[in-house]
Formats: sequence, structure tokens, C-alpha cells
Amino acid sequence: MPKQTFFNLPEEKRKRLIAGAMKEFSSRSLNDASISNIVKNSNISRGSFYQYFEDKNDLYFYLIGKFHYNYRRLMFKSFEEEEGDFFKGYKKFGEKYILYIMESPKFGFFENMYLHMNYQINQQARVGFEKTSVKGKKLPNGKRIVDIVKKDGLKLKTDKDVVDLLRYILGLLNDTIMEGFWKELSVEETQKLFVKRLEWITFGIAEPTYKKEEKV
Amino acid sequence: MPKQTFFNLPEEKRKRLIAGAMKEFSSRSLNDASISNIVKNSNISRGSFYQYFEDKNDLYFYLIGKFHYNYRRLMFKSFEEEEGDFFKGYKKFGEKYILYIMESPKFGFFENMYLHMNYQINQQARVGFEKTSVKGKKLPNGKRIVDIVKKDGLKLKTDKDVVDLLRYILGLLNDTIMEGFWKELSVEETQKLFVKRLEWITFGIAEPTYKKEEKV
DNA sequence: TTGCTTTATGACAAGGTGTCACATATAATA
DNA sequence: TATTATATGTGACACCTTGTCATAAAGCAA
Repeated sequence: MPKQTFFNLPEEKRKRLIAGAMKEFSSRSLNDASISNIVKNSNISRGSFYQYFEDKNDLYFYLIGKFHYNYRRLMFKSFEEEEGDFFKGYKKFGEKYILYIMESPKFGFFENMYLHMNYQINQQARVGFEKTSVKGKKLPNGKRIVDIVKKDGLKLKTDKDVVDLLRYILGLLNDTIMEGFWKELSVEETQKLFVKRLEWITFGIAEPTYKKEEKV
Repeated sequence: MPKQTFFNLPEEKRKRLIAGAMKEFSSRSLNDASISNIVKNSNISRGSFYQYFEDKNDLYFYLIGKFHYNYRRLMFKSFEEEEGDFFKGYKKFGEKYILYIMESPKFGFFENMYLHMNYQINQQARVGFEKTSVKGKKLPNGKRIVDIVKKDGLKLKTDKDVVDLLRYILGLLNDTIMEGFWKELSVEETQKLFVKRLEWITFGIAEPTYKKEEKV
């Protein structure tokens, strides 16, 4: 987390720093990005940087968290607006989300960085996702999601593991986007890939006659 | 890929270099690992290193590929040995694989590095996986896997996308291991998590009465 | 004004990377 | 064998990063 000093900063300076950081992270991977460039971009002395952040990662995670908040808001909005049951809602949401991420003109390459995050970072972001709260505007956690989707009829085999399941499906969505990005698929192709996989999860891949073996 | 020069090297020197590199990658992340340490570890001049490899990543991917070959061999062996259908075979294989990776005393921390690879590297490794061939010993590709598992009866809803599906399930397995590692789960817990997710994929998560909507 | 606390700054040591001119070994040919 | 061509080995070097620290400046309270 950024140090208090960073939050005490006048808004202009804080925004300048964020802009400078995003410029750097937009064209370079987390590893290739350098603090030297960021402070040069934002006209801030090197020493000051270390007064605001622990290191490069600290700043990076902070930015990731900011964007994650937006994604998450999009998700809740989708569920609220969509008609039909959970599966249809999630399908719609997924398609929207993919479009949003892959065509976002505002964040540009920064999204790519997001998609290229290594698993460690990804996990860290997902943990952050669990307890996201930006300036007091808290978003519901996993259990609250369940409540929301249940109002449209969540037709699951079991209620157990439902939070884990939702987390898994969100991972599925993110991973599909990553895969689409990596394979240079178009938005439509990526959406199709996601829908296909969501159907795998929803209906299973085994042929209907195939039965789960009784536990011994 | 390492340069030809590397493969022309006398075995002793090549092994020395690999050992030195593994020592470094075992205790440091890819980013933190340094060529300086590797050449120090293996008593090789800095200049020589660049005669063998493009850079640090080049060496790293080469090592990853070597280990991946072993994993893959384990997979085929499992399918050949296991009784029952594809799903049971895959379940067994997954459990074995998890045990193998999480308890491997030989590679130790190097496995951790493998698990922490970022997605980009992961993808690169998976692409390599598609066409793995070590010293002429080729392993079957996705289609061949299908043939192998089919002999035990592959009870899928469709034959279409079967290669994609297999790739996806392998990803599921790897991701579960990563998640287990990250959440500091035991081998047993990780195996359970994997089995649960494999069942999601196999049988679906929707309750049986839930029907796929007719296409409009 | 005088302290006291917080913020700003850039020089600096430590350490990493990739290159290059040059040394040496190995193979090929006259 | 002597000579030439090709392949390897080497470490000093220029250039770049990082995180720190002594020092300066600014803000604030009494």
C-alpha cells in the first residue's frame, strides 16, 4: 500500500504521478518498467518516490486495485440489469466485460499489462478483490454476489462451495481474456471461447448417459 | 532457444551451467535471478553466457521445457496404466501429478518457480508443450492424446473441440496447483480442490432440471 | 520568531546487463 | 607440417537501476 504521504499529496501532484506511472506501465511490463522513467515522466524526484511507495510493485498494485474496482462495478451493474437466470446473466456479463477490457480506449495498453500480470500478482489482486473498498465505497463480497444472483434464480446443484465457484468462474473469464489476448483473437472470438467454456462448466462435458460413480 | 554453441558444449560444462542456473532459479524469482550469479555459480565467463543464450529468459524457458517434458511423460504413463474411462483416468493422473509436483524432493524450489511463472511464460511453455520434442524423443500431440484416452472410452458430448478441451483441462490442473500453492494448501487439499473442479467440468454445475435454452 | 514535524532532493554506492576487441582453441586445407 | 578459416572464451567497460542518506526546504504550532 502507498504510504500516507502519498495520500496527503496535493491532487495535482498525485495525478501527475499516476499519469507518469501509467505511461510507463502501458508500454513496458512490470519487470521492464523502471522507477527512473516514472519519476522522469512525472517530474518528481527519485527520493520523493520512495517517500510515497515502498517500491515499484507497491505503486503497481495500487493502480491495479483502482482498475479492479471499475471492473467489479461493471459486474454488479450487469447482474442488476440483465434479465434471466444466473447463467444467462453471467454470459451477458462476460461478453460485456470482454468487450470492455479489449476495447477500452481509455486505459489502452495498461489493460494489456493487467492481462499479463503473473499469477502471483493476479492472486494478490484477487485477494484485494475480495475486500475491495475505494474511499469507503464498499462493494459486496462473494456472499453478497450470491444474494444478488439468487434473486434471478441460481440453479446450482449445490449451495455449498458457491463462493468458491463464483471465484472460479471469474478466474475462468479472466483466463479466457488472457488466452484470447495471447492468441490474438478478436473480441468476438474471445467472447465465443468464453461462452463455450461457460457452457462446459454449466452443463458438463460428459455425455448425458455418463454417470458419476457411487462413492465406495 | 539456446544457441547451437550451447549444444556443442562438452557435457560436463553444459551440466555445470544447468546446475548453476537451477541453483539460482531455485531461490530467486525469474526477475530476481541474475546472470551474474549464474555464471559465478557455474564458473563460466560472462561473455560465454551470451554465446550460449540470448538472455536470462532464454535459459529459463529452456529449463522449463526440460521439466515440462517429464510432466508430460508422467501424464501419458498415467493414461496408459489407469483403468476405467477418461474421467477416472484424468482424476488419477491429476492426483498423481499434484503429488509429484508438490513433493518432488529433487527439484525442490524450482517447482515453485515453475508455479509462479507469469501467464506470458506459462503460455509460452504451453505452446512449447504442444510440440515438445527432446532429443528426437517426440511425445504425442493433442490429437494423439485423444486416441489414447479413447481406447478407454472417452464419453464426451462432442468430439469437436476435444483438443481444446484437453488443453483446457490441463490448464485447470496447473491452475489448481498454483492456487493450492498460493493458498498454502496441503497436497490432499489441493487434490480435493482439483477433483471438485474436474467434477464441475465433467458433470456441470447447473442442477439437472436446468436446460440449455434453444438457440434463437 | 522559534522549534518541531513533514516533505523534497539528487548524489551515491552497489550491483545488473549486454557488448566488444582481443585471445585462444579447433578444424580444414594447401 | 604450416597456414588459414572458423568457432569459443574472456573480462573490462559503458550504461542503466535501485534504494539510501545527509541535507535542504516547507509547513505548522506556540
